[in-house]
This record gives sequence, C-alpha cells and structure tokens, in this order.
Amino acid sequence: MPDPAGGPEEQVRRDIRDVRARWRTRQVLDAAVRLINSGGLHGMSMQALAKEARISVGLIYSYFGGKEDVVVAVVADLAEQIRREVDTRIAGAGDDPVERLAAGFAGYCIAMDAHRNAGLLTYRQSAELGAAARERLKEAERQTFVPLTAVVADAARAGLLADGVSPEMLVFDLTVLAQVWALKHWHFPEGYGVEDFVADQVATLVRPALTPTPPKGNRT
Amino acid sequence: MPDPAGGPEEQVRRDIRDVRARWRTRQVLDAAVRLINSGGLHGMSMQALAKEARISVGLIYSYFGGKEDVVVAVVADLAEQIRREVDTRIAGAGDDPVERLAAGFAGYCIAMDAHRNAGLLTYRQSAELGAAARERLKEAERQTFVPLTAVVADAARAGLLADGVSPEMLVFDLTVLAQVWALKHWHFPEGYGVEDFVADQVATLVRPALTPTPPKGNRT
DNA sequence: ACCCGAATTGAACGTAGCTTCAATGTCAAG
DNA sequence: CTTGACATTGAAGCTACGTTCAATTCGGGT
Repeated sequence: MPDPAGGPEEQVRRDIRDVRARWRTRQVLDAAVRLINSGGLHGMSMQALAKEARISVGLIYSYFGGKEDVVVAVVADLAEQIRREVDTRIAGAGDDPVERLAAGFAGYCIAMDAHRNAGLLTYRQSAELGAAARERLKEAERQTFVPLTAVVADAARAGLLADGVSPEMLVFDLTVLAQVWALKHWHFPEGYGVEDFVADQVATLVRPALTPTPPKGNRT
Repeated sequence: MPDPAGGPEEQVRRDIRDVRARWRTRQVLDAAVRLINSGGLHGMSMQALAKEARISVGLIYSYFGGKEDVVVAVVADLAEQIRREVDTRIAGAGDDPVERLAAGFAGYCIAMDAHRNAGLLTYRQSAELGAAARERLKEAERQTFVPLTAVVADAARAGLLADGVSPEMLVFDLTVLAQVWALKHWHFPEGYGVEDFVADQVATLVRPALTPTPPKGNRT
C-alpha cells in the first residue's frame, strides 16, 4: 500500500521546494523594493524586475500570481518591518508614555524614510487594485497601528490625555504623518531630515495631546 | 498701411477664440474630474475623457499639451477650490483663532471629501510626472497652505500656542490630515463622516496645540 | 456658389508592458 | 545512458493607451 505522503524521500523533496520557494520569493521581493525605491512603482515593470532579480520573467509567475501580488507582498513585508522597528523602539524607551510614544513614532518615521517609495504604495488609487489586494493592504496597515495604539491606551489610562483627545485619532494622526513624510518632505527646508521631523512632530502633536488639561479651578 | 493688430474684426475673432478655449477647457476639466472621482486616474484614459466630454480625442490636444497637462490642470483647479473654501470658512468664523482654524480645517476636509480621488492626485509617485509638472503640483499645494498659515500665525502672535508647537508643522499636519481623509476614511467605522473627522481632529490636534502651556509655578 | 481659416474628427500609428507557453535545462534515480 | 519531475527561459501574443494627422466640417466673407 503506497504511502500517499510518499515517505521520507517525498518529504525531502517538499522541503527542498519550500526552501527554494522562500529563497526565490525573497530574491524577487528584494529586487522589487530596490526598483520601487529608486524609480517608483512605474519603474518596476516585470521585465525590469526579472532583470534586477537575475531570473527570467516567466519564473516570477511561478512564485507570484502576477504583478499585483508582488506589490502586495512588498507592502506586507514593509509593514512587518515597520511593526518590528516600532516595537523595538518602544521596548527600549523606558516607562514614560510620552517617551514611548515619541520613540514608536520615530521608529515608524525612520522605517518609512528608509523605503520612501515603497512605503507609499498604500497611497495608490484603489481602483488600480483588486478588492482582495486592497483588503490585504489595509490589513497590513492596521497591523502597523497596533504598537502605538497600545502606548496611547496606556497614556489614556494614566490620565495623560488632554481633554477631548481621541486615542484612536491620535494614533491615526501619528501613523499618517509618519507615512507621508516620504512624500511631502519637499515641504521642508534643505537639510531638514527625518530626525528633525520627528522632534517637531513630538513637540507639536504628541506633547500637547499628552499634556493633561488643568482643572478649571486653577485658572483663577 | 494695414494695422498688424487687424482692427476690430480681428479683435472680435480673438475674443471668440478666447471664449471658446475657456469653454472647451472647462468642458474637458469637468469631464476629467468626473472620471477621476469615479474611477481614479486609471479610469481617465484620453479616449474615455473625450467620450465623457463629448468631443474628439484629437481636440483635447488643441487645448492641452497632453494627458499630464490635464492632470496638472485638475489638481490646480482643485487647489483653487480648496483655497476658496478655506478662505470662505475662515472669513465666516469670527475672531477666535481656535474657531477660525477649526473652520479653515473643516473647509479643507470638506473640499477634499467632495473630490476624493481627484484630491489625491498629488500623492502620485513623482517619477510618473515630469519635473515641470511636479513643480506645478507642489506650488498648487503650497497655495492651499496659505490661509491656515495666516490663522496659525495669528494664534502664535496672540500667545496661544502650547510650548514647542511649531506653527509651520501645525499647518503641515492639518493640511496633510485633511488630504488623507479621502484615502484613509476606511479606517473609521461605518457612518463616520467628514464632519465627525473634523470634530475629532479639532479636539485631538487643534485644541491641545492652541492651549497655552501653563507656567510652571501653577503646578505646585 | 466659392474660398479660406479655424475647428473638429477618429482611425491608425507606435510604444509599453503584463502574461503566456513551447522549448530547453537541471537534477536525481534506476 | 535514459527517464521523469521540476525549474527555468524569453520571444511572442495580446491589450491598453497616448498621440498624431489626413480628411472633413463649420462659419463667415465676398
């Protein structure tokens, strides 16, 4: 009675295929990120991608369903990087919620700064992607909200939020502003970098929102 | 001696051509906005545009140099609308800087809400546009910053800014957040509209930033 | 009616780019 | 060496789309 699983040899073949698939996928994704970061999505044709990854065009389709799948994978990958960076920064920031939030925000900005064009793929017009792809992009983005959401919730529990400040909105603002740094940095003077941006945003958005509103009585 | 200007008849012909050009341009732009708002830039091929505007494809090129010029004109047009809306709202808001800023921000958000996809054309990857077009888009955007910049400057002069708040950054934040409402409104629950967004942003970003930091002595 | 300048048309050209698939290559086992 | 399974290739198929331009239409003047 032949074993449908094929025994140990079959398992080895499967393992080999898995290892190769992971390797190829990585190879393509890295190439995709390089192309997008230097030339935008416009610069990532499948021909260019194949060339950059040093494989044939047809082979890409063995590992990805199509161009859209490559794009989605790039975004999902970047979202994971962002999340890791934010988590790491927050973990290293001590106990003060303001410092933790500032650190998390800095992590987000710096991760975005390192992948300016790739980070902006979620800003594409929705009509250009299928519904499943859009949903995947949205989910990836939601995941990047999680660490900052936890920190802001801590701050709220500690009573640090100014009156009327919505924790959800604060997290939304921080992530959006981190994301658009890449696209809108031209607004700022020559030499103004992401670290400056972070410092100014912390001063303008984070600190005022996390400064408890004094009781009315103190105003007399 | 024939008059090189051609006399009154020639002037009439020039006037007619001007009137027609303005009319055609308006016709094309309106069609472009409709197409973009319903199907994104992807939905605005030149063929589709001609059909929507009820003119021939070739005629578009009498009034615009190419597709890029149509896109730039759409953005510039929208920027003017935003500016007018913001100006109007600020003018009707009374003397309180917080109210004026909130009104201006509301105007920006509502103008963006009315043209969700068109308003996001400035978020395209820069590599897809020529340098002149990019500069035009940037300048159009800078113009939309002007009214809010003036209001924030007034608030700063009146000593209303919390410590450390950068007026420029506050304006940047407000305009960016107004712009991305269109793209990111899916973050919010069903039934959460632009008016809710405005109110929450005013509470989370505007009021804390425009709440003067109390002197240290009051804390004892 | 004819002429002229301007406006308008839309088929066709040319290009870019996504995807496919027949052909070929590689590797391991017998 | 042969065979079979899997991996890989890249020219070509196919589609979309921006732009052009020869042909036609329109309107006004004589």
